[in-house]
Amino acid sequence: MGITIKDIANEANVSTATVSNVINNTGRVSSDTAQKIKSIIKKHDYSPNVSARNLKNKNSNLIGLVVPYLQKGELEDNPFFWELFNGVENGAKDKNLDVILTGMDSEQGFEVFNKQYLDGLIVIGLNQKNGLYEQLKNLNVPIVLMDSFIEDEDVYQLNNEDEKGGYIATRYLTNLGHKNIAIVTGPLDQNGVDKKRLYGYKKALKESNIDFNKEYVYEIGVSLAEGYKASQKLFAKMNEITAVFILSDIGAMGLIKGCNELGIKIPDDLSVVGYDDLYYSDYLIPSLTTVNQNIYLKGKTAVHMLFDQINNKSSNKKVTLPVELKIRNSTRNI
Amino acid sequence: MGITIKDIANEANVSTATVSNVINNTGRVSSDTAQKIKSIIKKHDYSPNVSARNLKNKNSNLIGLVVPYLQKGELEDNPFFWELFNGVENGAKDKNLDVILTGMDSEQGFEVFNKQYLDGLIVIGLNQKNGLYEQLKNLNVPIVLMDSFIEDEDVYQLNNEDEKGGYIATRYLTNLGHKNIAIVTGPLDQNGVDKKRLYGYKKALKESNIDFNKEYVYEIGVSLAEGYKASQKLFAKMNEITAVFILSDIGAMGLIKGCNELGIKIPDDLSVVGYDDLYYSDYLIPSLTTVNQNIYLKGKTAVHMLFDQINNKSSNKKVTLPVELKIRNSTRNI
DNA sequence: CTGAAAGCGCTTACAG
DNA sequence: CTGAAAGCGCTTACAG
Repeated sequence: MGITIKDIANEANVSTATVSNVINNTGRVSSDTAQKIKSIIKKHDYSPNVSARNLKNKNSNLIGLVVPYLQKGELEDNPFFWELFNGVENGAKDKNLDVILTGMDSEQGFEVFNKQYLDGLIVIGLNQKNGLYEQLKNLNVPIVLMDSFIEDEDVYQLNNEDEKGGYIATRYLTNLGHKNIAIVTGPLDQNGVDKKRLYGYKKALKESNIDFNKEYVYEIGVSLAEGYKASQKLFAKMNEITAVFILSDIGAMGLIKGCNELGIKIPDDLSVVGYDDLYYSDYLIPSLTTVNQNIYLKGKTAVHMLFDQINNKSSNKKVTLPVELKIRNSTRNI
Repeated sequence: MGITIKDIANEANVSTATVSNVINNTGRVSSDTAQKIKSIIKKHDYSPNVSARNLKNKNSNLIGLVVPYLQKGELEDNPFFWELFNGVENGAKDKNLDVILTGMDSEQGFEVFNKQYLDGLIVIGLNQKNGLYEQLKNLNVPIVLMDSFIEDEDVYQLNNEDEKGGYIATRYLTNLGHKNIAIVTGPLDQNGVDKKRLYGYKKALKESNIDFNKEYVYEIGVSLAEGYKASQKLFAKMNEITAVFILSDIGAMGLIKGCNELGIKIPDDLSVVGYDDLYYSDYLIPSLTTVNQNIYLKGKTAVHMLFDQINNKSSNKKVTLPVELKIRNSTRNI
């Protein structure tokens, strides 16, 4: 409020064009004039009106991070998103962008559909099924999909080596001598990360000549509460199962808690492997063996991809980030 | 890009003013005309250019949530902020605002100083000392301070009953028979929440005729890693101390982990009380007795206060939210 | 190197 | 009930 480019121009006895040129470092202004203008700008703590600038430049320097809603208006309780957001924030800072976070609702669609002024979107966990992708595409705004598996050559996609993640975790367990390994996943009807990880799981079993047992697949979700629930299901099979691979650390936390209440000792009675490697996974009791995906880096990378797209820089449209097994104390030799 | 209010006006054979009046529901348009215009808008999926609107209206519908940086560019690893942000998001949605998250750096000041286009700010944990508050005030933008203790009648402030929180937690421990109760806090040199909670702690001790022992105050911080470190300090005094009150749940998580490694059994050897009541505190092992502050509600309330301020609605400038003790299994009778 | 002027896409008195 | 016109605060060809 208050001071505008006009005021600065008046005080400096120049035109607004010249002031604008100084602000934008176009190099069209003599250094004397530029100096004078800069000092006046500083003196008044002037900064350009962003709306006016955006209107003219047809951009907003605002990007959206679209995360799934658990319930209407409630973001999922998973530190994963905070770490991701943190990475996105940091990447955005590099590029002078601001980040808006917005929820996604698989029924209502995206609030984001009313936010066409965003310069770009980073969308998590979008799958072909529900047609949301088509709607998104119609928005005609640069998009980076994360943890999504959309078959479209043109769209920018950032993933981790999810199949490998499933593989190395399971392989580690088979190497420890486990044969009856349960897996706890989210919905498998869509082509998401969990499905990929399940492939990896199957592949590792096969390599060890262990028959895939459908009954060991617990498709009950990987939230905190769902992990907890999973422990009760596992309890019924504790005469067979010696290890479980659950596809999120937050789920593993719930699972371990449930096991604790049921008297299932970890790793003595049951080895547990998680997925994500949250910043606190090392602090669980026992510390959690898990598949590390660098979430912070992931967020940052997504922004860089989006930025390149917005600015028509050529860059790789498909990026896959590595995963790595972190061996801790929730697993044991058998 | 592309379609503007002018296009809509042309197609409807009306002026842009009329279209604008329809969009903004001013009620100045006949319902016939309005209907026609609305259908054209819908047909083209038109939505007004936000920059143009903001320029005219002199607002942005964007607010900033300013959280402390742990390190340059790195938000603190505490689910607290995610829960808070979640509440803020939800409150913002009610008011048609978007939220930008930005870090605060006690040395560099705020990035936010370059973001004068924001309609308002919610700032966490600001204290008188470093002069940041004065700079913020000069921004001349509506502000709500959260968990801050600034002596200024005019500023909107949202707090919890921190002294009470410290009191009820400690009181609970003394009622269980504990006399030598350690407290783990963040920096006490500023007038922050930890100081208030410490007052409550002292008050409860006094009521039980327990002398305050300065050596039981561990001012080492309440992050995950700091809580872990605290366990080692406590270890040296395990012949005296029977309970510890640590001023965050994430810190408690670290502390419990450390105790576990040191062979300190909780609650058998040591009762632990946390603070915050994170969504997963019930899932720690043992489940954590803690002081609940409704973080989600807190975020939501902050937005409402900010909104009222932005719109010059009269509302209470000082709001204090209640706290409540959640008794779980990390504490025991002695 | 500098300035006059048009224009970005809206909203809002004002006139009719 | 509707429209012509000004103006929000910038940027950018264009002319000089």
